Amino acid sequence: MEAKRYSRQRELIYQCLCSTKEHPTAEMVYATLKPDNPKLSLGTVYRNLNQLAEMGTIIRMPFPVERYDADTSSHGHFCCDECGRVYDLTIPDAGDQARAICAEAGFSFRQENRLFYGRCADCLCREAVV
Amino acid sequence: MEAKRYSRQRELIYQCLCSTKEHPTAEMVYATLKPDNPKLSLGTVYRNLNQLAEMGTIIRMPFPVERYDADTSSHGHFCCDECGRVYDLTIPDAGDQARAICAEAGFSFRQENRLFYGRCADCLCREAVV
DNA sequence: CTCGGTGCAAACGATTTGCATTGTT
DNA sequence: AACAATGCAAATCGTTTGCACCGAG
Repeated sequence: MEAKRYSRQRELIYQCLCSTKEHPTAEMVYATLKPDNPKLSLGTVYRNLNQLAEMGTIIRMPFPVERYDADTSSHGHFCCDECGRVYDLTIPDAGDQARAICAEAGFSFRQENRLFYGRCADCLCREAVV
Repeated sequence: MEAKRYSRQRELIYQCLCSTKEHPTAEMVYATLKPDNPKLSLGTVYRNLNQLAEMGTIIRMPFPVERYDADTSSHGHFCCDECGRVYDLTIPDAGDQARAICAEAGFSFRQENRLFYGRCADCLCREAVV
């Protein structure tokens, strides 16, 4: 794959994302654009969203797959970009802080899910050696 | 559905979760247990993980579906348990704090994804009226 | 005996991919 | 003309579900 070329669809998709606060899914973006762009296909929406996310132009916000944890205390998770392992992270005052942030917006708080991405110690080390 | 009955499978699945720091997926739990429990089925693993999560015995940590955001600045998201809408939440010093928490563990930080669950103002209000 | 749990396989929903065609450069 | 991007449909992958059987109470 060479340099990116202009594409009307990518433009549309990005515009659509910029013009909403809905944090839409790919399906929602598709539904929004389809009426005015009858030839648009869902596959294209997915492809462009992935590209935009890769370029850092937009943010993709989930977990690839559902994961489970028997530790139900308030703590964060770190997912290594390189090896994919998931680590626990202790976060001081996690609960109180979360409650405060939600209250600020007028929302009630039930649970927080905090996910960090980066390189884990193992992978950083391996990289330093090689 | 009446009261819960004992089930060897549920026991096994919970034990498996307790004995690992891997934050396994359902598939991983299944792969771990299958060798010693050849009759175990993947559906059962999913069913029990969902039950345990519902009872609050374990934590389930994802997003139902992939969502996208054109706002790439550091901010949190609030997902309403009731209506499912996703809101932005401003978080003071988000970046610095995240970096610090990761550094503490010896990890490099690239991005944070912070997700709060609860009831949004709209739904709280509606509930108060009804 | 009752009804919750299970295994199995089929169904489902979100996402990806192969391929022939279209559009940018 | 070259090759990235598209549309479309088929394929894939994680998860759920229907159903007949099994097992805890």
